[in-house]
Formats: sequence, structure tokens, C-alpha cells
Amino acid sequence: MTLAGFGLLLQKSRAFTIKIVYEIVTSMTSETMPMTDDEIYREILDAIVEGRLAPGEKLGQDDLGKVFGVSKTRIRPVLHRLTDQKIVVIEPMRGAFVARPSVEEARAVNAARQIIEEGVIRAATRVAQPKHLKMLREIVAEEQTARDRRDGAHAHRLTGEFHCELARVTGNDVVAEVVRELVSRDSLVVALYQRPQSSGCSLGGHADLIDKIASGDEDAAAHAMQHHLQDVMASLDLGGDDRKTQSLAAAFAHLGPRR
Amino acid sequence: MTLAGFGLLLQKSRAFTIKIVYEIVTSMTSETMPMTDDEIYREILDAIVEGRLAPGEKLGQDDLGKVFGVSKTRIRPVLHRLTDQKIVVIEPMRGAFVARPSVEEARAVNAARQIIEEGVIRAATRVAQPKHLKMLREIVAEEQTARDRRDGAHAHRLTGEFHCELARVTGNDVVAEVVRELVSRDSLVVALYQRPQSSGCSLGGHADLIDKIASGDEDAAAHAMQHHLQDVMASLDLGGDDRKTQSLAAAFAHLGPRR
DNA sequence: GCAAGAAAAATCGTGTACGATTATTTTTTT
DNA sequence: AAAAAAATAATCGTACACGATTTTTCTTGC
Repeated sequence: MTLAGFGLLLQKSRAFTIKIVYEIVTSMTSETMPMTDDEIYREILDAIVEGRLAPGEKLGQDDLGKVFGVSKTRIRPVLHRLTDQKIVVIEPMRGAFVARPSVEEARAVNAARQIIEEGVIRAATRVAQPKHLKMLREIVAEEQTARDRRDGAHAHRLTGEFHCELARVTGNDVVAEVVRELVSRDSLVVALYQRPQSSGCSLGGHADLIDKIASGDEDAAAHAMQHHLQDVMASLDLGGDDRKTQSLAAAFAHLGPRR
Repeated sequence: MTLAGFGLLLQKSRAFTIKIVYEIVTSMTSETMPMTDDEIYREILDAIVEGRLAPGEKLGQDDLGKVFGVSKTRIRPVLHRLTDQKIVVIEPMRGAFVARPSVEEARAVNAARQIIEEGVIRAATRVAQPKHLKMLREIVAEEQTARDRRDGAHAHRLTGEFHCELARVTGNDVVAEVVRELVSRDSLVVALYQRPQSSGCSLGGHADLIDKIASGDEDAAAHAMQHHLQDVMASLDLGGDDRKTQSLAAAFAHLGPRR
């Protein structure tokens, strides 16, 4: 069967079938399947949260389009979505950039986390089961080994994951999503204001939180969370220096050439 | 000076000046200034939250474009933004509709509010000042008069505003925004599942919350909030009947049986 | 040699056009 | 007459093109 034959089949098929057939075709021709909007969104978000794209970096629509092998029409909605979440800022007629949260915004996000995650840890303490505690302890252990390996990026990602997983203990997806967004914003803050050598900001903090949850003492857990988040904030240098940026190509090198 | 002269001036001016000049011109020619994205977003959101657009209603891109006097290109990002907030659902290749949250989603949003607003009311109790309490009491009073007038839509809007204002007491915009989104989603839930005649769902609930905040008893305030939100949930009819047929039957009940 | 202004390049925002898909209506067949 | 199939209409998603604005570079005058 010829490629034109596949093309005809493609036209008459439904979306899901199209994707499968497309993948069969591309597995033979080594072309790439266009990514979905969500995949592009995830890639850019991860690149920012993991620090491969530094705050202030320019996110050109055409550049990103070339990286993902799509036109800028597909890029713009993703950028707007990230703008709504305050991960990206769009300056009219100038372009999109990775956000550089101000000191005031950094304090506001941290304060919001104190307020919201107090409710979260109280709810989690009420419903926590042994399997939840086990899961949380595993994350802390991974975090520790990553820190021992001087793998700051990985350790930082696990720090955020701990708070997300804690929110997931409540069994409520809506809460988990809210926490995930706040944690994402916070990772921009630490990328901007973290002190050069102090990556071990919250060594025993998470383990302490788990102990308090395990004890079932709701008030103690809530206070521990407050202090934990305050400690994280205190470990930052809010004097504000600029950070270096790396190229777009380097940030998405793991995708390989797409066109 | 001619209108063409204004046009030339328009081209050479910057965005802000453009808007002002444009408004002067249009005030003479009775043309309309194109709305910004945020204005369109606000209009659609308000229409949904206030119940002027019912759950399940179709939101055609071209139709909305005609309403606001812009092309559908400007409408789509707004629809996507509302989709991210779960106010609108986009069915691929079919169109956008006002969301019809399922019973499970309704429970999830309410549970999330219990978790998050517990943290909010605790923080608010710690920092509340007399002026805050006064503001909150004013909203409750307005709510009461609206209810006396049988103005259910207005009363419902003020109910939501009360929770938003309470979040604003914490002085944290990030928290206020999170609460605002949750309240918006909840108004869709009540639009779908509210019992026909029971509009007075939470008569004394809000006043009780204020009293607890005024007393400074954090735990009491937190418990009051929990029970308040549970009461709201209990006042709904989550029987899982298909709303559409039910409301249709009710809407034409005066015709009597016709077949 | 340097600063200021003007031209050129690059980039963003928005409207329009077109291919693709779904819903509806009409026609045909049993 | 009813059901199935085909044609038509409506709508969505994406690419492309044009106008507007900013940034960069080049020229010119002091």
C-alpha cells in the first residue's frame, strides 16, 4: 500500500484512529506526530519549573513553533494559558517571557501557600492512612538521595512533588490542582531568589510534617506546615539578582530534532 | 479637523493614547471601541455565574463574535480560558458549551472549598479588624434585602461575594483569586442542582461566620465554615435526575398533558 | 569618534480563508 | 410508510497574510 493510500484512509477516519495510523506511518517514515496542545504545555511548563528556562527568558512564538514543529498559531494559546497561571508574562507587542515574580509577589504566593496548605494538612491529617504516609516517606527518601548526589534540580522537583502528594492525600483533585499551581509558581521564586549554595533549604522539614500527620495532632501538623513554609521563605535571598539564561534549543534538547 | 485627520493621529500614537482618542472619536460618531479580551471574558463569565447562560448552553464562536463585534479569533482564547477554569467545556470538533458539572464534580468542588476555606477563615480570624467585619455585615444585609425582594439572582451573587470578601480579609490576592474561581464553579453547581423553591439556602449561615470571626475563636470559626458549606451542599438535590428533561417538564407544566 | 535620527529587520496581534468533521435534511429503497 | 443512505449546511481547528510596533543597524552631522 502506498503512502497516498494511507492519506486517503486518514481522511476518512476518526481522530483516535487517525493518531494510531499516523503513528504507524511515521514509524516507517520517521516523521513526527504533531504534539497536542497539552503536551506542548507540559513540555514548556516542565522546562520552566525544572529550571531549564530561567526567569526572564524570551519565549518567541516562532522559535517555540520551530522547536515543537508546529506553527505559532498552536503556540499562542499555550503561552496564554501559562500567563493565566503567572508562569509567563506577555508584554503587548513585545513578546512572551518567563515570569520574574517580584519580591512582593513571592511573599504573596508564600503567604497563600501558608493559608491554603494549612487547610490541606489539617484535612490530610484527618484522613491519612499508613499507605499515604509510606508514599510520602518514599518521596522524602528520594529527595534525600538526590540531595546527597548534589542533584539540586531533581531534589527541587521532589520537594514540590511532596506538597502535591500531600494534597492528593485528601483525595480531592481540585485541591491537588490548586496546590500544584502554587508550587509551580513557587519554583519560579526559588529559581530567582535562592541563595547560590543553599540548596538544602528544608532538610528535616518534610520528615517532621509526616511525623506530625502520623501523630494525628491536627494543630501540631498545621503549625509545622506554617513554620516549614516560613523557613523556606527565610532561606531565600530577597535582595534580587538576575540569573543567567540558556538557549531554547538547549532547554528542549531531549526532544531531538523535530523538523 | 476631519475624521481622516484623527485616523492619521491614531496610527502614530501609542496604545493608551489610541484608546483615549478613539473614545473621543466614537463619542462623536457613535461607533464602538472593540472590547479587550479581559472585558469579553468578564462579560461571558458574569453571564454564566449570574445564570443568564444556563449550563449546557451552546457557545458558538461566530455567535459570540457577533455579540461582541469581533471575529471568532478573539473569542477562542477566552473560551479556552474559561475551559481551564472548568466553567466551559469544549468538545473537540463540536463546539463550546457552558459546563454541566457532574454530581461527583459538585462534591469535589464543595470538598475543596471546605479544605481551602478552612485555612482562609482561620487566617482571616487572626487578622480581622472591625472595618472588615463591618464590610462583611454590609454584604449580609444586602443579601437579606435581596432575598426579601425575591431577587434570587442578586442574592446568589452576593452569597458568592461574601466568600470572596472573606478571602480578601486575609490581605492576600492569590488566595482571593483561588476562592473566586471555586465560587464561580460552585455557582454552576447550584444552577444545576438547586431545589426549585429553596433559594434561602444559607440564611443565618453567613452572620454566624462573622460572629465566630469576631469572637476570635479560630477553631469555632473553622468548624462553622465546615458546617456552612456542608449545609449548602445538603440543600441541593443531587438525585442525579436529568436536569434538562426535568426543567423542560416544569417549564411547560401549565399546558397540562398533551399526549 | 560619538551621538542622534532614520531606515530596515524582526516580532507580535488580528482578520480571513480553507480543510475537516458533525448535524440535518432530503432522497431513495424496501 | 419507515428506515437507511447520500447530499447539504453549519461549525470548528489550523495556517497564512497583513498591519502595527519595537528593536536593531546604518547613516549623517557635529
